[in-house]
Amino acid sequence: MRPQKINDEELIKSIFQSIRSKGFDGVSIRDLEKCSGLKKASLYHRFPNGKIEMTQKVMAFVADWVSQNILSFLKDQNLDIETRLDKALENISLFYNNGEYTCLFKALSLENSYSIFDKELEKGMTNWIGAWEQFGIDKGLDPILAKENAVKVMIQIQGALTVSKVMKKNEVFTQTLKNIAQLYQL
Amino acid sequence: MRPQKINDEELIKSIFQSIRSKGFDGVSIRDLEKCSGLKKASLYHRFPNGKIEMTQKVMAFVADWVSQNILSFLKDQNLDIETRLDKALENISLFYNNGEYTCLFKALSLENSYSIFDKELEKGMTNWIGAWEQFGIDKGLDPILAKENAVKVMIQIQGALTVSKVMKKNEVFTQTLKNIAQLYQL
DNA sequence: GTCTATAGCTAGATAGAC
DNA sequence: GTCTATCTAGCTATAGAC
Repeated sequence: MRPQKINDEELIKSIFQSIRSKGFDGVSIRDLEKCSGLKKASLYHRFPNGKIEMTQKVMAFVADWVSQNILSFLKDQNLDIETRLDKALENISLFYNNGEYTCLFKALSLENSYSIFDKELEKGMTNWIGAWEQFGIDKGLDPILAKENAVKVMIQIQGALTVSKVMKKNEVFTQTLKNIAQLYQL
Repeated sequence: MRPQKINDEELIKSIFQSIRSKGFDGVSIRDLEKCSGLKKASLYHRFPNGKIEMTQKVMAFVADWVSQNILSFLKDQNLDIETRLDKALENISLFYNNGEYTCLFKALSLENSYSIFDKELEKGMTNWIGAWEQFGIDKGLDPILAKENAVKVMIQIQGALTVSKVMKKNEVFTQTLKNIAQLYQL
């Protein structure tokens, strides 16, 4: 047993960055060798089921990170309501690097890979929407409106990522986060 | 010279459906053989520069269709303002099959293919935004607000496509189109 | 213009040395 | 645990017959 060149978390993080930017079909094992610093065979040693397993581990890591750093703030009834929103938006901005990074929902929802990952993607997005819904309710919104708003927020985040990428304007994303804040100011 | 099995427009349309759903990296020549009914060599005869040329021709076709069937209505000052919006939304719904189909902006904006197509994508999205902006101005909005709204509409369409796909709920897309209509009712 | 056949390459994946 | 070397399948692309 030689020493690990890179620990599990750092390995997953580097693979995550490649998958999110190139998508499942677009990323190759060669790409993952480069970004991780490990050779093919080492990657297969760490993830016996190959690219699919790597992607699943990435999804689990991301779900966990998002849950702990974004959704938990939205749902935390021990914090005051303003802080909950501020912290969540702050970490969303961090997570997407102000709109420069793409999202797994986008990178993994094209046809080829979709069928393999659709259950997990749906579950992940349901969690996002649920957290915004809870936040809306705690903000005093009617439950129906809270749910509608939650979906609208999700749509705005996803849309802003695509638009800011295509238009090469990160301001589109930052402005959208401000608009989301305003949505809950009223 | 044998007769064409499939004419240029039908050929492009079938290739379009494969590219939009699988993305540039996800679609293979084998996929395109199946969806078009032509063999590899015939596809290369029609598009000597291969998959890149096919994608470029698809983008040109789509830009043209969108311009004629969506953006032209938004901009047409000879129609009454309600009809302009109704017609545009109707054909958007048709174009995306009520949110079931994806969008080239999404399918082609992942890292690998992006650098090849980014100029065209940006140009295409600029046209969309410009048309909504013009519509907003003719609707009586302040030019600044008209521009802001135009970007918001683009974000909502793109976001709704991702969300409705991941959540497997076309209603998300149809509802979003209604929300866009409302945005201009006020 | 379409086809079969094939070239040449790169992909994902594995075997076995250290 | 990591590596070099290798396998096989699939990919893009081309040559040449009809």
